[in-house]
Amino acid sequence: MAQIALTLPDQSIRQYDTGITAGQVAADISKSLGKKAISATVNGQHWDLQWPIDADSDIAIHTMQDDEQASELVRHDLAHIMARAVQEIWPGTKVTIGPVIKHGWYYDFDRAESFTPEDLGLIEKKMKEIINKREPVTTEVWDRARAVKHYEDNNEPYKVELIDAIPGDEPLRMYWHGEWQDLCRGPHLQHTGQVPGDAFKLMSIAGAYWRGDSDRAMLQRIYGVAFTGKEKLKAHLNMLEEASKRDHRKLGREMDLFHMQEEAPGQIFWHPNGWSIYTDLQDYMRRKQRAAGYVEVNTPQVVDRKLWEASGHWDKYQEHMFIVEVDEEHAREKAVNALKPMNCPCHVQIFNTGMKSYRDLPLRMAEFGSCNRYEPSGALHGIMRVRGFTQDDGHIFCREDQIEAECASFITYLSSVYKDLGFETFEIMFATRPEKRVGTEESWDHVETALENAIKATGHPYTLDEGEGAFYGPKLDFKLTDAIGREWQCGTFQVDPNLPERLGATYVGEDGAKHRPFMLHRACLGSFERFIGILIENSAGKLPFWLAPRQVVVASITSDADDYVLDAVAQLKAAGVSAEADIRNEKINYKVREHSLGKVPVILAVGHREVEENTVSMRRLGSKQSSVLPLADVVVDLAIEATPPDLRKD
RNA sequence: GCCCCUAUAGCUCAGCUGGUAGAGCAAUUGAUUUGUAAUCAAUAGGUCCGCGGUUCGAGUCCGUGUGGGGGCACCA
Repeated sequence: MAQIALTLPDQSIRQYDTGITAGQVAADISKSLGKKAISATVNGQHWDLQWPIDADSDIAIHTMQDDEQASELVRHDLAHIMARAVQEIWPGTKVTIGPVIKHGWYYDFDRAESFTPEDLGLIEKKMKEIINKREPVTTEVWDRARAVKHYEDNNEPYKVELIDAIPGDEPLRMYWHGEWQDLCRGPHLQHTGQVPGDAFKLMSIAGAYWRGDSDRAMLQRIYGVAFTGKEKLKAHLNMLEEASKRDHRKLGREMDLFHMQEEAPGQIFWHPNGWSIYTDLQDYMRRKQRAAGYVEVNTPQVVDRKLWEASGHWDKYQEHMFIVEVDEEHAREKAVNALKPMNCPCHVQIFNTGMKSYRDLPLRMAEFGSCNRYEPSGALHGIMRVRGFTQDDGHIFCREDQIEAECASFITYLSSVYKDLGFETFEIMFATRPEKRVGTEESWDHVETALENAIKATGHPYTLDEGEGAFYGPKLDFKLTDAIGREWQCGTFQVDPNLPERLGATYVGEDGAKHRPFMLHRACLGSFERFIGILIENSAGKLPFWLAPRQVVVASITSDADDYVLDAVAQLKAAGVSAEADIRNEKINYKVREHSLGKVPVILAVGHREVEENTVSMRRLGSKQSSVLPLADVVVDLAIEATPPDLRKD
């Protein structure tokens, strides 16, 4: 069990198990000391505590218990301190809300003038002054009328709005940081001096809508990060720097994978290196889904609006579709088409051809479906969020009693793909019936149970996301975690009885009557574009060997080795390895540097010795050492490494 | 789409308060035959994102459009 170490004024240290209450600590210390103040050390961080510790207050215990809770309190107090600083520097600025978030906090302000990056420094300085004042944080419970009047008098309309939204019976707590006061649930520290003044940083200014409502005016949000100690802040800033180093946009340029340009915003020009990754990944997925019992199809890019009207997408997503109008001379009216924003309705068209029998189900239909969506300009982000992309899309047409088995086998399939691509862990979010929904309760019960049983059968842990399903059915979302701890939602599995209904899909059952199939929407990567972005960032460009576009460079040390180099490259190529020769008249240092920066996983250097001994000097990306090995062995080993994981014999 | 920031050579950036552009790397050419992250030298390279405006004069100031970045909203 973790220990809390309290340093008493006489410098003696007293240990307690975590989980002890403030009251017990108070009783214990008062017995032996009866002093007015103590301080606590939590994970090496020093804390002052006021005495006596209020037995009903969880604050003191929080500060002592663990770093996570301590961080939360620090962040929460900093939100208040920042708001106070801003109002002191720019009186008349209206405050709104300032919650704690991962690694820090933000606070939204309403002010006519824009904050500038220089202002952040001013605010930080003022915050440190407030911290140094060590003013007490106190709380009062106000009644509604008093609070509303107070905020009306002080011209703080957002606070009045907040109070209006709080249920009538909830007490309104006011927290005071010295002279400055804010409506808040708490808890807080005892005085501002408990905030470590050297472990926070204001990060950025951004626009944000009041309560996330895009119909309301925009506020100015200031983000900050904070920790319980200086070193933790430093570690966090280092992590951010590491993340920016592996930004796929930067690596995409350095590795010559792709580019984007003004004439096609949100669309990708894939260069040979990038397209090599793309096609390798696609080949892999094609083999995997074939093995999982899918048939592959392909459907049109330009489809008449009638189909989108029938599917319901025209109504809802027209604004986000690329519309193609064609003026045909002899036609009565213009033909209005849309570039396919999704594949589902097209797959139903294929299902609808001919007569389907219950024997045909489950019918698993897959397409590497190229889609175009006119995404809002502000949503675009590198190759992660684009306007033209290709899904590893698939739809399973089946009966209700087949859903469970299909779901279970999809989870197995997805685990295997993620594992092959270097992601060992992923999380399942199970989204259940929302408030606004169609279909009978009985049917929802059945389908939700089917999904839940399927997850349980795979033994994979999951998180319930209650009420977050689609209006027509529940869904699973799959989130994977990358090398620096970021989460990405990629896979999805959705149960849909609605679209088959709208588009009139039927099959003939054992009873000879027509029945409505269920449609299961599923994707594993999500889109190739986004997934490749994630792969690049996850690996910091050091892709798994089999996916690396340039796997091996054979570099000569002197020109005497040129023939040997060319021969080695030919042997590697014949063995299925992507190899290039570098026989330029340059120093080996130069070549090593250049290919290392280009993230080539293996460099084989060849000089006199290697030519004579029929070896190569092999150097792996990121390694400082090289090892001399027989060429023939290296060719065999690299050929195995170049084989996609699903094709390996081992 | 909204708020803020931003756009100078292939890349990273400099160009103070307005006086028609500069560095490093990359590229090209030449020399160098080199032992595991930068050999030396020379050369070439720019409608300073587009369009308007202010001014004797705009890379620089103003407006506007477009692209990009950080967020918000969106993500079938």
